[in-house]
Amino acid sequence: MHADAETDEVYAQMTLQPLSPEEQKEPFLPIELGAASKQPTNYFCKTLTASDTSTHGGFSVPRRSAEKVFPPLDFSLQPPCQELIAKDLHDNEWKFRHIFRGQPKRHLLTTGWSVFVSAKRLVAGDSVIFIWNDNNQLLLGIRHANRPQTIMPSSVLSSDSMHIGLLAAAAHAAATNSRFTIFYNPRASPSEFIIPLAKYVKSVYHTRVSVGMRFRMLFETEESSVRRYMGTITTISDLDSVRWPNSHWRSVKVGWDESTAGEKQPRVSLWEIEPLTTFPMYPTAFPLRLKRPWASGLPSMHGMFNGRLKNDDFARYSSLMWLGDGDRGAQSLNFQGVGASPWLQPRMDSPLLGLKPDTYQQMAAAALEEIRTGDPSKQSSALLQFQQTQNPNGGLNSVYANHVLQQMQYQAQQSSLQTVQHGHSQYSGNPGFLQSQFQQLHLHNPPAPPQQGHQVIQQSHQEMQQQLSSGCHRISDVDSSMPGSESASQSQSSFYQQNLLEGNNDPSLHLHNGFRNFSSQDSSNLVSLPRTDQLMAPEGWPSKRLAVEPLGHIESRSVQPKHENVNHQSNMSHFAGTLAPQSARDSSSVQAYGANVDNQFLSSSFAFQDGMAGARGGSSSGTVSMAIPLLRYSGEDLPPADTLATSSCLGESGTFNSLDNMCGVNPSQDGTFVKVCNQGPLEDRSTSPDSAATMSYVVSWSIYLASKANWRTP
Amino acid sequence: MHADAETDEVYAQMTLQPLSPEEQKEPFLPIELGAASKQPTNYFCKTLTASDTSTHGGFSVPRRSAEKVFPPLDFSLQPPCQELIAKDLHDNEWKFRHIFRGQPKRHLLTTGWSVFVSAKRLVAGDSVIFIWNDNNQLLLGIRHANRPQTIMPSSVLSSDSMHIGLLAAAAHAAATNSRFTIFYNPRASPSEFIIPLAKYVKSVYHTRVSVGMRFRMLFETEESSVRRYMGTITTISDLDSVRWPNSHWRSVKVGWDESTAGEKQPRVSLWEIEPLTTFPMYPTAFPLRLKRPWASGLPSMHGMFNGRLKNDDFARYSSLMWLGDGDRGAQSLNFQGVGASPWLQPRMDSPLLGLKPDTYQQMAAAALEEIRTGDPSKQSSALLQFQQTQNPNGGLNSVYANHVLQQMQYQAQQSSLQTVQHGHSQYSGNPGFLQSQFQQLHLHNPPAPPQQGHQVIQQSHQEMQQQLSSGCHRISDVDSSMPGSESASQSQSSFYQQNLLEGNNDPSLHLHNGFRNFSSQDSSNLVSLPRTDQLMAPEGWPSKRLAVEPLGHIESRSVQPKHENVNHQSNMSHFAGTLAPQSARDSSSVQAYGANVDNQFLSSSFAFQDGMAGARGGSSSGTVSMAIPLLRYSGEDLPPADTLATSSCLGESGTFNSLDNMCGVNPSQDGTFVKVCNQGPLEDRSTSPDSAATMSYVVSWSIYLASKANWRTP
DNA sequence: ATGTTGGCCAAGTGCCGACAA
DNA sequence: TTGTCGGCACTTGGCCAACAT
Repeated sequence: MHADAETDEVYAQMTLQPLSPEEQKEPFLPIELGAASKQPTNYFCKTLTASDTSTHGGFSVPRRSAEKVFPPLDFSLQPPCQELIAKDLHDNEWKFRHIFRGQPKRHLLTTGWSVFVSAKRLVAGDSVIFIWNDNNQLLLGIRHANRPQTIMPSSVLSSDSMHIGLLAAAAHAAATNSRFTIFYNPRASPSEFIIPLAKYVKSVYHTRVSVGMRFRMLFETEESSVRRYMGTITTISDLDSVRWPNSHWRSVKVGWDESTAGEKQPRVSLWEIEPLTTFPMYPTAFPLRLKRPWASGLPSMHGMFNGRLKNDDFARYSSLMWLGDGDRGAQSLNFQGVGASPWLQPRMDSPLLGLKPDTYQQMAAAALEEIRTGDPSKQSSALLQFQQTQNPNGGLNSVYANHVLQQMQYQAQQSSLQTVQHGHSQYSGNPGFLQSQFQQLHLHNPPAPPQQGHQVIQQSHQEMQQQLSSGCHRISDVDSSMPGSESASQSQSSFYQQNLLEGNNDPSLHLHNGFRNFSSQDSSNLVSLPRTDQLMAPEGWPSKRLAVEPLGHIESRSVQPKHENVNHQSNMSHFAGTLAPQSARDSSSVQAYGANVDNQFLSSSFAFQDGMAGARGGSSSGTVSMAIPLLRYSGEDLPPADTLATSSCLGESGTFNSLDNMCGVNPSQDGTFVKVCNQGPLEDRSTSPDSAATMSYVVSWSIYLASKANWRTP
Repeated sequence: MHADAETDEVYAQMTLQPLSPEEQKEPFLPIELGAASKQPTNYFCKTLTASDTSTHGGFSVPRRSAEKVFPPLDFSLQPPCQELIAKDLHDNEWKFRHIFRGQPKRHLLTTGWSVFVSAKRLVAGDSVIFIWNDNNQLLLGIRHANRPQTIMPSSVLSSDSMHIGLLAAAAHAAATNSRFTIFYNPRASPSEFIIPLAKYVKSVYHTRVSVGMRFRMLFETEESSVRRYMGTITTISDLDSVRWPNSHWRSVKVGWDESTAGEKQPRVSLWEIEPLTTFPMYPTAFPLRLKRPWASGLPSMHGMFNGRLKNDDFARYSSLMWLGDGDRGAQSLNFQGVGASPWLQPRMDSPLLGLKPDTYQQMAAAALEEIRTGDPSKQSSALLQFQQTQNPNGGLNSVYANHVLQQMQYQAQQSSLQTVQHGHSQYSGNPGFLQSQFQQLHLHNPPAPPQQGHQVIQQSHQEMQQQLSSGCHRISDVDSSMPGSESASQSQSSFYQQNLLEGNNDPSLHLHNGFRNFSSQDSSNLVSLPRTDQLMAPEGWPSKRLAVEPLGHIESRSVQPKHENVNHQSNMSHFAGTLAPQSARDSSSVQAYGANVDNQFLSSSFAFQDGMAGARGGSSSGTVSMAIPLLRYSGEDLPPADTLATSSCLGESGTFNSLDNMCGVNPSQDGTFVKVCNQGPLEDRSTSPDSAATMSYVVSWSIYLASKANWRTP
């Protein structure tokens, strides 16, 4: 998890990595998660007013928020004031003068505020969040309202080539059983294919569903509120038993209770629904449906992975995905804000709406085949030959890779992707940014020579009857002036482009527009929203340092080394000894807060955590959740996930202080870079917070493609 | 050609497109170019001082510069002052108060200057250029000193995947005979494989060389000055007659006169040298060496291409490549500033130094094969199978595509690229930017499972005896702590990374460091520099509008429609009638200036142009050069190419006013985007300035790879 | 010839309570 | 309770010539 150094926009880096033979024999199964979301309560979030961002004045702090989050003022002073020091995602410190004055009295941040506003380029409508964490640190995050923050630099590769290359890279990774890393920007480009691992595990392994079972599912309404819809499970079966046998993707056929059910999709995934009768099954939980290879073992505290799953990471991140979790058909593999790299998202978003799991695989297969044969109109014999020559390595991995390719091959054949003729593809004259906006509509490099005509990608899906072939027109042709290209997908693409360019981050608007655009024939793919009760929680906050910094009247004096690799166990006791309940400003509101390093402690020492939890009034539940109490959602403030995107910004273990330091400047000492690289998390997987963070998420793509090759998140 | 909206950094978008059958029969041969560079003389360039950029004061204009470039002041005023309006690359207008005051008197820009400084984020050391073009417009460009201007946004794809994808995209384009578009940033990542088409055409088609002929060649010295070296042509033969028969790349074996000849490479390309006896051969020029398919016809005013080659584009751009034309082994296919997308450059730059033409092909072949077989340790039988199945299209293009693949296959076999084992490849924990910096050292996705060991890429080249195998170590392993990986290539990579990150734009420093780093065994690849006499000229400036805007005391009133596609012929006469010699501010200094649209006029009406040229004092030569006079290099100012990067920012014909307008914001009207796209240059190739601009350059890669597939620049 | 500095005035920044929503 | 405004210091911006190099 990272945060853009320039805009503080959060994004995640995720790597799929093939399992080693041992890992294949000893499959990974994460520990139980209990309830999912653990969030800090000591925070407040405010959307900035014109006065807040004006150069004329300071920041008006809502009274309740100030009293809840900020250290108490010494009212013996006249006027009462103090200096607040808050850290942002990059560990930069910001100092503010906090004063209580005026008539009537109010809390204000004066000196220092304007510097922050200008540095973060905040304008009215943007939001800030102040969090008082359990380390007695004041954390500070921002959320830009909606302008495309990231400016598109000069493009590197044409979108055409980028797409081909992207798919080829994925296909290559699948074929060679090698790792594949992407960057995921949940704010700018949410994807329903990336779901929290905890959510997945809980639903797949710790929840028993059966035909006839009642469930509820949360949907986003146009007013950005949440509405529950009820339904009954009618069937549990593969979406496509041929192409993706034993996939959990939309394996649950459901019947909806209400009259609006017609708009809802008939198939949902396990993790989307909330069974009204659940069977928590620890300590020995049998997955409902066994799935190779994860299903070959009991869920146990696997040594290698124990402690690597960070609930708080999940919780924090899940709130980041608030926007993206909406089932609006955003199935982009990767990309980021529209201003940054809009290669993939709208393309895959719009025209292929509804072709959720298979789309990528299909495209990858197509790309692979095109690269291979040099002819989009494939020949199955060539595919077979290709397959036969692709597993010279032998061994288990190769077998799985072979399996992947078989799947891809089949997929390619099934999809009967045909490249007909291609019309004008003219974009050499547009500046890079705009061009990217358009070229994202291209799926394949147009074959030469240029001629009138269209490259039509036809995708046949046996279980999905949406009429999407017309929508796929636009995939391959960007020229709207061409006859016959005015298909529905164009408006869809435009919608997404528009929405992204406008920086619209209002989930209701996303959905709203989505409904408006697709209500006629595609709306059934849009109405499925994941449960949002957990998502309406603020994101957590990482502390890259272990220091417990005395602040205000806190007596704790514990200080940890800041720039060293810390022995977690030894520091554990230290930490436990010093962070006593009274060290918290308000013992009733202290929560085990989602600092990654801290959570390594937490998950390593339940005894301590139990004591911590017991000393608090937080709502804890389950084994791990005792250590990391659930969020008590107050409802006082806007859910930060809705107004603010802050997330963890993980560096190496104490090596990096901030992204700024790393990205900022002058690597005149190249040794530094090499060193940094050497300290990568893979060197010591069991202790790196990064690997833990990465592990906390499942690229659901892996459920459909990568898992067949025994990939896992490193 | 574009300019980054944020940093004004120039870059070019280049597309290789397969030739249509007709184009193959009727090969493209550009019109003769005469001498190459035509530059405006009415410009001045100044590196900003601390006072210039301080908020305290304005901009001190050197007296000679102000008198030469700015409109003359009315000295009857006290003090003499006027308002200057200058346009930047994005057609934004900047207003300055130009005053002549102080004791002693000096020219100053006061009001408006600080706004410009802050908007462009100029600091001391940056440079500005003011150009007075022949449309009586004041043009204004900036050149940031050296900081990495483009901030790396959140990465999109991992560098591993990016690399694979990039190569696969190229291979795919070759295989499918489809277009391939890249973005080229000559400032941040120069490439010796991208040379001006005019330069290429002139040397290949219009210059007769023979064995024994004397020539001179310009080299950059460490002090950034130019030195001529003399030599004699000893042999003219293919560099590798098997892999690239009839390639002009380094086809000339030479003997150097001086004692330092040992450091110079024994082979040069035609366009690098300057024969002391040339034979200009128009109107019917026979290329020295016939080359399919371009060589099958006489150089004639081919209707379709007539007027599409813009000399000024070439000239303008060639100066941009001042930095990159240095033969320092920078053979990156594409990428941009280090802060933006440092994926490819250092990787291809450093370790593969000296493997100029074949490197990319080789890598592409390797990537293609890896994708295909899923096993880096290839089997030739698989390759042959691959090849046999890859031409199902039939037809000429497929034949050529087949040819490309044959070449690639051969190349892959020749290179005997072996993937052994791979060690730790750990980078999942680093923030995107830094990570990219390191991952660029990776060439292939590391195969799984992680193990101790190295992936070694061995490349054997028959004609190049540099010991580079050790240097290639680092291609596949970024972990410097690994034993055996401390090879020379690391320091090379570090050098380039460092240089780029420092924003070093001093060509002498580039070369200087280059010599220092590679002098021992690789310096022979570094000392070959292209002729720089033409390059030491300022870049030209585009005018995206056809309007001749009256300014100052000019009487010309001609106004062209701004937002319409213009009939060039009809407007031609209009233009010719109004732009009389006296319309220029200073007739002696007026030059046919590099506005693309204007040059379409120019190349379409020599009669008019002759008149124009005749009315001026510019140094004209040849047919076209009469219309577009050569630059008279004054030597008064620093060559802007050295201190300033400005280039054309072409929109559609009068459709776009600025990149800002396009990239800025809110595409609430998606129709706008579609419309923009529809007006792409490919729709009307013969009239689009963009296609002309693109056409002005030959990606020399195409000489070795793409041209075999009958690609051309669209 | 031109880079830097101090003087000077104007404009903007920023803290304050008043006032109103 | 809190957003905005006028008042009022104080800082900064910015134009000028003097001075230095």
